[in-house]
Amino acid sequence: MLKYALLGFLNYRPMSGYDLKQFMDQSTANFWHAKLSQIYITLKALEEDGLVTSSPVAQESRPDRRVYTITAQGQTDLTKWINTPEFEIAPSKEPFLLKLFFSAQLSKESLLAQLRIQRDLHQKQIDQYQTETADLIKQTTERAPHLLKDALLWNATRRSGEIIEEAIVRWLDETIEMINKEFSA
Amino acid sequence: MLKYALLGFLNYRPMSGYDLKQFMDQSTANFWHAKLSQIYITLKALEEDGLVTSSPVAQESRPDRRVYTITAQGQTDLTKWINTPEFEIAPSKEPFLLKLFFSAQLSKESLLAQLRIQRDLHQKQIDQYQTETADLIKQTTERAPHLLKDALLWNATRRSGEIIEEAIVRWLDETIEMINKEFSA
DNA sequence: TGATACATGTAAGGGGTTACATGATTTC
DNA sequence: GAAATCATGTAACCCCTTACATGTATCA
Repeated sequence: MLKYALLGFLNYRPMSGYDLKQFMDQSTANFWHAKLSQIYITLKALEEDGLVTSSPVAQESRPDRRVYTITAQGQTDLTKWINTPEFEIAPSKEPFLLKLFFSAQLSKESLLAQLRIQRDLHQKQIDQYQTETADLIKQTTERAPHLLKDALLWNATRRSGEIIEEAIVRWLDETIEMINKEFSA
Repeated sequence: MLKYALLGFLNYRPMSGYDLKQFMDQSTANFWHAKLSQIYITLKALEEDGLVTSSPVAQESRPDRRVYTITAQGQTDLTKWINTPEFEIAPSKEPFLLKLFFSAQLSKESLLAQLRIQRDLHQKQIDQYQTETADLIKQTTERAPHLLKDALLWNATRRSGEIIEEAIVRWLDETIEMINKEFSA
């Protein structure tokens, strides 16, 4: 899947592995992320498969960059993927829920403390979606008005994050209240 | 982390890898899952580390089972983990959001079709949380009343799923409406 | 002076999936 | 007669993380 994230970005314009990492960190990080080392490895594989080409670009007083460009074959592959609906919910792993599931031996106070930590974390995440993430999309659209259609979808993914995080905070509030009332000692 | 899922279940009672798989599939699957092959591998590692012990149990007309029991060291390790708060939100990977992010080239109808598929999937997930998952917790509590405290937490993880899935369905409805109104062609 | 940004890459190891192997019993 | 259930395990492979290596320029 990282493959398609990289092709998706390269379909906007050619760029280096380092650039791709920064774009991901700023836009898709909350639903798709990757380490630089893995990005370099995957780019190499994409080039071997003929989905991208690369060429080194010299720079003054900076290391050389290797700039990747999507090929026609790469675009075909990307379009095929975009046109294929997802028919299953991706199974997720949530360490906090796993821990909570087995936490009956915890004291009431420890349990509440852990729930409050989670509440803070998710509230901060909401704030980020509403400020930084929203601003970034706005700025990009102002600078590149031809990406208006794209921006609608970028904002839909942002809203997804915002709405889900709000639901999680509500759940944590409800759970804190429940523990307060019903959890003995 | 699978390590702690296994220790958590074995802390209720000794059981085999096969049993553990079934318990996971019925209870934690929505926030933690594993394949049988990986469970067997992890159990072996846990035994090498002295956190569980195992012994083969013969059966009539069924293959032998290897039953694992948590050790005192295993319980210490589990308790330590339960007492350690999670200070970060686990980064997730959501294939559908990644695809949506890059879907500006899709036709309006294809986009809407994909969103409707997702809506159906998540609505079914809500139903499952409200019926099967809720019933299972209820039944277990009736059969084992000493697990009432545990059941409060099991139900909290169930509610988490229910609330988040409801938020996702609301987001999909909102997004479908947005695409209908604002997405050209 | 030490950290951070820029820029690419390799090596080792962890965790996970898929496929394969075995073999009896039960269910459709 | 075929498929599913019970039951454990190995092998190959893939993806990912962490750590390491290299080297200049800028910023605090």
